[in-house]
Amino acid sequence: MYWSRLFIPTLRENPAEAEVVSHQLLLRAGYIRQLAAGIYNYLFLAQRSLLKIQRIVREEMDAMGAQEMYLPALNPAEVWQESGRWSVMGDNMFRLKDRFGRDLCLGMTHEEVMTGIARGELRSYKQLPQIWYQIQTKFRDEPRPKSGLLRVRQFIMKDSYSFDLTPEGLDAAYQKHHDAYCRIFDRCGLDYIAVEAHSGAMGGSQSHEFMVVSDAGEDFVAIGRKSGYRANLEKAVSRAKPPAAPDPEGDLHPEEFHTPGQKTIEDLVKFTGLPATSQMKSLVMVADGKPVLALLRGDHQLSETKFAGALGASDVRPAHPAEIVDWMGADAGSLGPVGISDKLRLIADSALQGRRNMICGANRNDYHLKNVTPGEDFQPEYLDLRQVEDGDGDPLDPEATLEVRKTVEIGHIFKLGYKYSESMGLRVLDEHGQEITPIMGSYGIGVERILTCAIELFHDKDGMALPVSIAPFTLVITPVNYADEQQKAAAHQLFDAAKAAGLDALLDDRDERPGVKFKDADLVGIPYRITVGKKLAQGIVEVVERRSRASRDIAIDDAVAWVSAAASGK
RNA sequence: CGGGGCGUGGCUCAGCCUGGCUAGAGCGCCUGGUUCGGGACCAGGAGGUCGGAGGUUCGAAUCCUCUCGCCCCGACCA
Repeated sequence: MYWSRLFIPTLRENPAEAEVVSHQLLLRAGYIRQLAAGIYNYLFLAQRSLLKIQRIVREEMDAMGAQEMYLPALNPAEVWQESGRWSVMGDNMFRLKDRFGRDLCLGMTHEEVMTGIARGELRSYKQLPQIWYQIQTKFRDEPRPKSGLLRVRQFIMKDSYSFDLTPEGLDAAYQKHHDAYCRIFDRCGLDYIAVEAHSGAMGGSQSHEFMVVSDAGEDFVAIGRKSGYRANLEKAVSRAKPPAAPDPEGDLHPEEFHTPGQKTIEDLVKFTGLPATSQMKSLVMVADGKPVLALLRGDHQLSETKFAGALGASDVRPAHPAEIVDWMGADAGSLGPVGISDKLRLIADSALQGRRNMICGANRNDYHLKNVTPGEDFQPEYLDLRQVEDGDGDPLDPEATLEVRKTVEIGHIFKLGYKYSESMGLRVLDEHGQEITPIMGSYGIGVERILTCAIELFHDKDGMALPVSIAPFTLVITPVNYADEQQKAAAHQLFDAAKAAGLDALLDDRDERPGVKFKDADLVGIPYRITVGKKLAQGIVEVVERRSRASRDIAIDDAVAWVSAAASGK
C-alpha cells in the first residue's frame, strides 16, 4: 500500500487525556480515536493489527478442534434470568427495552446463550465433547473506564465453552486451552505468565489467569522467580517476613498502659519504640451479618478475599464505628482480642501463631496492652488471612522470596463445573439411557489487551516496537526523496519484490522530508524499514530493525530476502 | 457512588484571579517558492457558537447558578 493514500493520522504531541503509554501511543500513532468514555474507534492501523491477532487466535482454536460460531450481542432478558445472572450482573450490564417494552441486554459474555444452544440440541453422550467459540464484541458498563484500551465498555473477546461428560473430560479441555493460550500468546510475541487465580463469582474449581507484567495493570500477582510460584494476590500465600525485633522472653501477663491519642500502628511504633511486627492489628469485620475480630501482625494487610473464603462468607464488610463501640467497648484505634471472645469470633492470621508478649489495644480508649500472647491470653482460630507482600518468603522455596507485580489480564480459563448446565437444565443421555448433566468450562481472551500489552512491553521514546506477528505492516520502504527518479524507481522495485515475497509492505511515497517519514515509521512501530537514499548509486540500501535500531547496508537485490528471513525468524 | 482535575481552531496550550478593542501562540492544514538522511525555511491564507443553558452587568472566555462531557485516585471489576 502507498502511505500517501492511507489514513494514518499521527500526532506530534501527546493528547492530554492519555496517561498510560499504550494509550498515548495508540492515539499518537493514529491507531484509535475515542468516541466516548471507554468506547473507541479502531482506525485502519488498529484494525489491521487486531485482525492479525484474531487470525492467530482463530488458527490456534481451530487447531485444537474448537468450532467457531457467531452469536447475538443483543440478548433477551429471559436467558440471563434463567441462570440468575440478570440480577447478579447489576449495573455492569447494559440493559435496554425494545418497542414493546421487553427487556434486553448487551452480552458481557455468552455462557447462557451457549448453554442454551447446547440444551436445545445436544441429546446424546455420543455428541460430546464439544468446544465452541466466538470472537465477538462484548459490552460491559464499567463504573470507570480507563487507560485507553485496557478497561473499556465495548471490546472484542474470544471466548470458548467446553461441554464434557466427565470431570476428566473437562480436565482435558482445560489443558487444551491452557496449551493453546500459551501458543497464542507466544505467537503474539508477549512475555506472560500463567497464574492460579481466585475463581470469584464464576464459581468452579480451577482457574488460571494469563497475565502480562506491566505498571499499567490493575491486578497484583505474586511471583516466585526460582520456584515458578505464580498466584493472583487474592489467592497467593507466603511465609511472612520474620519479626523485626525478638519477642520479650518470659511468661508475662497482659499489662495495660496509657496511650493518649495513639490510634494507628504507626503511632504505636513511635510511641512504644517497638516495630510494627511487634504490634497486633485488630480489625472488626462483619461476615454474613456476624461480627468477627480479625487479628494480623501490625505490618500486614487483611485480604478480604481470603477472609471471606476462610469463613465461607459471601458478604463481608468492615464494621461501622457504632457497631465497634457496641461490641468492643472502645473505638477503632484501641481494640484488641483480650476478653471479648464471648462477643465476637476471634480469628488470627497464621503469622501470629507462636508469637509472645505483643502489643494490642485494650478495648478502652487511649489504652493498650503489652505482653499479650496469642493462645494464652486469648484463643483464636489460626487461618491464612494476610495479603502477600513483595519480599515475603516463597511458599515453595525456603530460601527464596516472592515479588508482587502489577499485571494486565489477557486471558482467563475456568472450570465452570455444573453451574450453567444445571441451572439451565442441560442434559444428555448416557450409554445406559440415563440423563446426565454435562460439565462445562469457559475460556476468554481479550483481543485488544494483547495489542495494548504488546505496546506496553515493547516501546521506546519514539513509539511502538511491535512484534512482527501483530504489527499492522511488516516492512516500510522509505525513499529519502521520492521526487528523485532513481530513488522512486528503486523503491518501487523493492516494493514489488516485497509483495512477491508475501511481505506485508508499505511504501512511504509521501512528499515529506525524510525526518518526518522516519519519525512516523518509528511511531507506528513497523518492525522493518528499508531506506532508499544516497547509497543507491552504489546499489546499496539500508535495512533498519525497529526493535533493536540495528541498521545495515545491503545490496538492493538482497534487501527483501534479508527482511523476509529476519521477519519469519521472529 | 465518594474525592480531585480539566473543557478556548485538528493537536498542545496562554488569556480567566483583577470583566472592556477585530480572542492569541506553537504545531498541523491550504497556496506559491526554496529545500530534501531524523518532525525544514520564506511569503500568503483558511479555520474558533471560548462544552451547553440560564443569570449578573452598559459590556462575559473571564463573575454566579445549574448542567453535560472527559481524565485521574478510591470503591467496583464473569
